[in-house]
Amino acid sequence: MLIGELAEAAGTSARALRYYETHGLLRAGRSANGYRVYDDAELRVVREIRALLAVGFGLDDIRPFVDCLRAGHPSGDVCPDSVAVLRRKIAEVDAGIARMRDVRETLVGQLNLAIQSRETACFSKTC
Amino acid sequence: MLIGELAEAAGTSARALRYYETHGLLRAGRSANGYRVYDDAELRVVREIRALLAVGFGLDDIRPFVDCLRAGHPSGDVCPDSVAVLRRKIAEVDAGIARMRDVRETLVGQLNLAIQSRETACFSKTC
DNA sequence: CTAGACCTTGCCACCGACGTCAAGGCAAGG
DNA sequence: CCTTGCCTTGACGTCGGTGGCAAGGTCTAG
Repeated sequence: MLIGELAEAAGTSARALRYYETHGLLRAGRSANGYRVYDDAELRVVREIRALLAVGFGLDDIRPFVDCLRAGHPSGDVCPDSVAVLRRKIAEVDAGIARMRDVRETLVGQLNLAIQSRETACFSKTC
Repeated sequence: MLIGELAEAAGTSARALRYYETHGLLRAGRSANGYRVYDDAELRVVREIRALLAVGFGLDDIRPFVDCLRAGHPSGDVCPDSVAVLRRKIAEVDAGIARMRDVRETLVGQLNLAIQSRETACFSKTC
C-alpha cells in the first residue's frame, strides 16, 4: 500500500501520515524507488491516531496506544500505559469542564449585571 | 503615566500594552521625546482587557468592551455590542462544555472497556 | 562624563498539526 | 516523447499573545 492509498483509506492526507512518521507513530518500508510501502496493519494504527486526535489527544499522548496495537493487542487501550494516559486525560477533561463552568458563571453574572443596569437606566430615564 | 508604570499598575508587561495598542485597544498620547503617555482612565481599560483575556476572550472580542468604557460608561459590559459578545461567548462556552462532556463519556467508555478486557484476560489466564 | 534605567521600533521564537508550495524523481499510457 | 499523476524531501505559513533580543534615543543621579 502506498501513502496516497493509505491516506485515502484512512480519510486523511499523505502529508499527515508523513508527519506521524516523523513523530514516531507510523512505520513504513520502502520500495526500490524510495516510495513508502505500508503494511495493511498500519491502517488500524492510522485509525487509532485519528480517533484519539479527534478527542483532543496530542501525538505524544497517542504513542502508547500505537505501541500497544503494535504489541499485538486487538485494542490500543488495554496496555497499562494507555490506561494511564486515559485516566490522565479524563482528569484533564474534568478540569477543563470545571474551568469552563467557572468562566460561564462569571460571564452569566456579568451579563445579568449589564442587563440589570440597562434596565435601571431605562427605568429612570424612560429610554 | 509612562508605559512601564501602567504595566506595573496593571500587572502586565510594557510589551503587552504595545501589542494591545497595535490592535486598537489602547490609546496613548506622546510626550515631546516620543514616549507613550497614558491617561489615568487607561488603567481601567487595561484591567478590562486582562480580565476578559483571562476568561478566554480574544482581542477582537474585547474591543466592544473597551469602546464601551471609552464612551463613558462605568462598566464595559452595558453596551449592546458587549452584551452581544457576552451572549455569544456564553454560547461558545456551553458548546465547549458539551463537547468536553462527550469526549469525557467516550474516554470513560474506552477506559471501562480496557479495564474489563484486562480483567477478562486476567481471569482466564490467572495473571 | 558616565552609568543605568527608562523608552522607542522591529523582528525572531514559541506551541501543534498540519496545509501548501517548490523542485524534482518515477511510472504508465497515448 | 510527452503528459498526467503519483511519489520524494525541505521549508515556510497558520493562529494569538506574548517573551526576548537588538540597536538606538532619553533622562536622571552621582
